[in-house]
Amino acid sequence: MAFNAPRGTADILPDEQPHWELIRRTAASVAERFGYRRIDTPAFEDTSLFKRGVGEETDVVQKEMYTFEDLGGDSLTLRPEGTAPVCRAYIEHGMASWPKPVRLYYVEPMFRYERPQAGRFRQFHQFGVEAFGDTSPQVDVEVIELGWLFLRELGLKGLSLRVNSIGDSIDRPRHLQALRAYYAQHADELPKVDRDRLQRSPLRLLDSKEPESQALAERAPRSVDYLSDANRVRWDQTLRLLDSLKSVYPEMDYAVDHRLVRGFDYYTHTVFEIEPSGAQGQSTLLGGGRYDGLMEALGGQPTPGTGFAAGLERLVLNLRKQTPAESSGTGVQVVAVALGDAASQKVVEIAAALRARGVATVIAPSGRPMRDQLRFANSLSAKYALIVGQKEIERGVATLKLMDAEGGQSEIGLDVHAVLAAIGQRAAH
RNA sequence: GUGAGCGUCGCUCAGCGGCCUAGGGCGUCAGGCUGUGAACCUGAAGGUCGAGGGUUCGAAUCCCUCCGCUCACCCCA
Repeated sequence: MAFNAPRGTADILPDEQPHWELIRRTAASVAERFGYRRIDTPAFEDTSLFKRGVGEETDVVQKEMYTFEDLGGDSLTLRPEGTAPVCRAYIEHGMASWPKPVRLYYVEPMFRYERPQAGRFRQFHQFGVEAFGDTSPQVDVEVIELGWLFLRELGLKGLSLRVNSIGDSIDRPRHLQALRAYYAQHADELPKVDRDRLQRSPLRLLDSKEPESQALAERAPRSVDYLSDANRVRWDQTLRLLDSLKSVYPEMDYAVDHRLVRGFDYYTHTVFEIEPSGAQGQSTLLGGGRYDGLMEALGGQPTPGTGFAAGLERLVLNLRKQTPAESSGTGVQVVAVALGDAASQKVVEIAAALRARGVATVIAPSGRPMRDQLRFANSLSAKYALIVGQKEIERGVATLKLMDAEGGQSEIGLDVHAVLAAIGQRAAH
């Protein structure tokens, strides 16, 4: 019997790595440009961290967590999201005493027990940023700007940004109540799926895919109409700050989406999502918002926070759409070809010296005809073949062959320095 | 958890009005060239046709069950 990667997981093979490396490098580069510093947290945490952080009633906690008991009897859970663990680390390491805001980012795998489909996996990767200790809308907008620049530097085109404000812990229940009342009046117009949903989470009716519900959602009570005066001002400031970004990012044509709601309980005030415009299904590339009550819920000092998470698999999917078939070479510069035992010994020495000086060098399988060894060099798309045979050993030279269409070759000295000089490579040390 | 589509060499596909001793392309390996690659030519290896059961003289082809994958819903990155 053969083994397969577990459902919803995937091997990332060498040919796909360039996309991943580009994403990881861009993430770090952009985050650090904004003053964010990297943090890594464990792949699993106390189960109760997520129950309290994400919310007992959310789908993620209810049915999507990889929870297990370890041999000591502790209940642990593979992290389904990154914000709660970072908050835990913030509290645990006394970051409250760091200069505010504390800016952190992470690139790590997440785990959710879901049925896989396009853009959704059981093990997936997120790039996330979190900024703690600053309530100003400026930081919300900074985080949005960071996300936008990140996607732009990846070369993704045709993105749309949607924003909304869902208010604070006082505004939200009022809005929710109004929403319930509204939908109660129109319950008979709802499809059955959504009538069930009305009980569980009325907010979800807003982004329902049922046509009847969408029509109703158009006229449903809007969260922004239930903001307190102060929060209303805050929201207006947020939008004005977003407008000021447009001089740098003319393509950033954001839209206020009153139906934008998010899946975790901890969100407050500003929430946002970025997706390819016109996309359907599991298409959100990056989503986040403010979460001012979370730190307190996890037992820390009241500390405001704001951030986002981006799904790396979905980014790869979109990158592949834009730039298909990226055949990546091996990056090997020199393949050393030896003919005979004496030559083999010399070639091992020269190859070692080349590598020690930073030149990617592979020795062709020994003991095979030169033709095979050159075929091997070609299959690695190496730039040069360094040929050492009996003739070369006797005369104390090596043959360096350029593996291009012409395949021209020249005779050089039988030592590293001659090779380095010939391939124009500056020694690393 | 619900629904739909699909499972044929490593990859990508043909064959699916039953007879196939299951093919092609790519890749791999070997030879053409025992010291010169990629091109080209020749050849080889590689498949219990997802698994099990049924119909039939005969099944990759028809039927059933299961498993897996994919897509969609729920929900989310």
